[in-house]
Amino acid sequence: MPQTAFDLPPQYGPHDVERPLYQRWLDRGVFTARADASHEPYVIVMPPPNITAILHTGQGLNNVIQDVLIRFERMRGREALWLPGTDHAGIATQNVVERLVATEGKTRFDLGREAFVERVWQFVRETGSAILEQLKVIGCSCDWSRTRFTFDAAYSRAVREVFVRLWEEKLIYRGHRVIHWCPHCRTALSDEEAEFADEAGKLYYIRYPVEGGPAPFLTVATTRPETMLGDTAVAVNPKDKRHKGFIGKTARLPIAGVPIPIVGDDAVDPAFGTGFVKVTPAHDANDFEIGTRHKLEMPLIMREDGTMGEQPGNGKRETGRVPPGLVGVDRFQAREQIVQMLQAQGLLERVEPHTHAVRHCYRCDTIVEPRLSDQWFVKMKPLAEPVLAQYRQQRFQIVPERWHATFEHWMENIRDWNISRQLWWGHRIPVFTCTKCRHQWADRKDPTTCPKCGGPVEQDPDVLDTWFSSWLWPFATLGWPEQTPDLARFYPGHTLVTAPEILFFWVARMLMSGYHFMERQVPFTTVYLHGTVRDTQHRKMSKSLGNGIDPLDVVRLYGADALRWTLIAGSSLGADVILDPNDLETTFAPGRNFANKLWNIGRFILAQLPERVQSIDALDAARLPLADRWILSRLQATIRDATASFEQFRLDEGAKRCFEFAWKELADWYVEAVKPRLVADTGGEASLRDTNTQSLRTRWCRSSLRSSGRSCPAGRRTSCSWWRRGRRRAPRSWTPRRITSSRWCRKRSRRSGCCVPSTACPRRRGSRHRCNRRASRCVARWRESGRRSCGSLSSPSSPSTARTPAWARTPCSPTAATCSWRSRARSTCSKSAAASRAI
RNA sequence: GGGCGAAUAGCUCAGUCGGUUCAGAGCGCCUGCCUUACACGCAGGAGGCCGGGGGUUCGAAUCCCUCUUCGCCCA
Repeated sequence: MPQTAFDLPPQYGPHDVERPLYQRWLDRGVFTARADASHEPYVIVMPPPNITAILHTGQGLNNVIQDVLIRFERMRGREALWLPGTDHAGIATQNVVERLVATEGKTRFDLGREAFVERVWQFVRETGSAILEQLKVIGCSCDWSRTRFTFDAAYSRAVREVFVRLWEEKLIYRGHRVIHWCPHCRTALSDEEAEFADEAGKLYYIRYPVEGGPAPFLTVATTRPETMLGDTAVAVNPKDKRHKGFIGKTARLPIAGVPIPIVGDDAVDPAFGTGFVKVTPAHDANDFEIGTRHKLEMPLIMREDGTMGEQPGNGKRETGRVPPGLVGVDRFQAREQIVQMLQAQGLLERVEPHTHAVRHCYRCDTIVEPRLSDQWFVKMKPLAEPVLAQYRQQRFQIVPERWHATFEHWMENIRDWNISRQLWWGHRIPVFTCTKCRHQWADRKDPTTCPKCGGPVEQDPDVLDTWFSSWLWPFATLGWPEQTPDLARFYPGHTLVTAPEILFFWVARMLMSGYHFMERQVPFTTVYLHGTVRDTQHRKMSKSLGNGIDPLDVVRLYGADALRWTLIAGSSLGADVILDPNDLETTFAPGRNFANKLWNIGRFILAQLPERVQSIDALDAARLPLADRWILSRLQATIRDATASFEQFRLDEGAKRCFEFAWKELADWYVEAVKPRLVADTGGEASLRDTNTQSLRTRWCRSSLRSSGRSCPAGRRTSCSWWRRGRRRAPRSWTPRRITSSRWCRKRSRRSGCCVPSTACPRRRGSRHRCNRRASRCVARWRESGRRSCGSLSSPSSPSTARTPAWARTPCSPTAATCSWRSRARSTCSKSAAASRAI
């Protein structure tokens, strides 16, 4: 073995490598795509995280997948653009800042709209790029020069342009209907934003007196008795023979004391409850339909904050339906009170336990209240139909394929999109109304006077749904509506990587907007839906459950490559990734070990090579020894297999194939096979120092590390790049050590191998045997031993003693509180140190 | 209520067109190892009714039916 001097520690130290290496990548602009490059482009737009977000494992998975794909294509020579950015996240961000304001004892209404929005901007400026910085820590190779924000001035212009165009195409309209209302956020939500969750509720059977009917009472069943104050009818299916005589009669609404008609309607399910249904048109979407058909009154009996009370408006008077004692009472408290009142009046027939799905706000989890109101809607059918046709013509694909039916079903049954939000943080709806002549129009610029009569104008107070801006992401980020070189070059893109949860929120809508506004070109060819990160009980990782893993903790403990390897190797196509938050060692050590293996392959090669290495092209393959030809063939097979896997989005397979090659074939087999040649050092054809063989090794080492580099980019680069440039120097931050074959060096490196961190591992003192075992086990044995002093396990009775070399058996100084073989300050282990020096 | 998916080693998972390469990987476990890069390592080993039950087939982890359990999406 040559005694070449160069500095590489025996264990890969990600902290010494990752950050400087990433900085070097940035300095050289290797992530920056050029619009004028001749290479074929490959484009991924990053699903923009919320501006307030901090990195969690799910985003880690999402971004690592994108990074693997983008590095793969970049390595293949395509002009790869991975466009990053953030979303202004209307409700989420406003909630965060409202909570901040609340700590000062204020509400947003105390501040006023303008001051509050400025406060949000201030917050965004202070913390807004946190998550992007975290993506850098895990090695994401985004084109940071093109970072976008959905609230940037240029982007906002695109949002406004889209709104106005849709207005002009008459695809935006004002709808008067029951929508989902979050009383906490005090805004309307889209269908997608109101998520179902099963609730163990109750079904209340309530008697309504009937005037002149076939019976003195009818009984309705409801899960929301508080809404009865807004009932304007009782409906029954005309085909329901049990109740036929009731239709046309009048019931008297308890508590409110209002007479209401009993109507026949086919929409009533005779099988549910009693067959009688109370109709509350202003607080239930189905009842609204019934109310429209029967031209019923639609009184609101709840306020925007979820308390009881009428909100007549529009010139209407209060009907007195809400008794004074209930005005201002929270809806759920009112439910209890109303039930008690009914009970007191003998009108509560019975109560049954009833589990049903209740919609919750996707941002604050408050139970959503259906509420009649005026909102802006987008007509979706004309947008969805051509995209569905594109899908059926296979102009784009969804992987894994099993989402096919879900996607088609949603697209076929698409409903109009409520895009107005009663928030302050967001793109203000560019609809203007003349206060004089009531002319209403959408405008690309803020008008000062009415174009028709010159009267004063006022702008709609609401803002747009956040998704109304993010659905333009694939082209608004490239400069649209301007015809920029980026837009010409990088639209349409190729792969969209995201979680299935936002398939409808975002992906489907991007397809629609892309097709509609970008000359009938959908924004990507593949939608890759990956799985969810879960714990070992298969629960989604979440802050509230406390079962999350902080990716930055993983980077700190095991390195970014370990994180990336674990996520990629653990996620087969579209499947969930199961990680154990309670055992990071088991979860992430394999990735760390692989990075270390790559490191040591590089280290081994570097120790052999001269300053100059002959080109692989100059090799005469026919003259190579069998082992060399074998490993070359294996390398080619690996490249072929891994490429095929990556092309099919089977990233785990590709990564594992590279792992197999690097570890099993290259390190375990080939490296071991050439060691005898190294020892023989004959200088002949088969010699490891033969220039041909050196070239060969350079080739396979480079290639194997390059192929592994998609999942472990730092690990492979650190070794790979040096010998490519003929350099052999590690970063200065490393402790200089000579890589030699001396026993001293070997021992020293082995000492550092103990798995037990700074806590005292008994085995690393005396015998290092099996110190690679799990820390918990190691520590458990140490506790069993009941002894703490250094070297205590290496007593003559210890079975490991026989295997322990003399230098290691020597006990440490009894005065030493701890004995860290890993530590450079070995003075506390003076005897062992002396023994080492002697050897 | 409708749809989709999963069940393979102690754990987490691969297994793509039904047959060589099918009983696989990593971790864990057991035995041995201070082996000229790596103890974050090396060499070897144990461990399986491929969820249950039916079918199709010359042949099934793989295809079909059914049951059980779990998960997700939609209403």
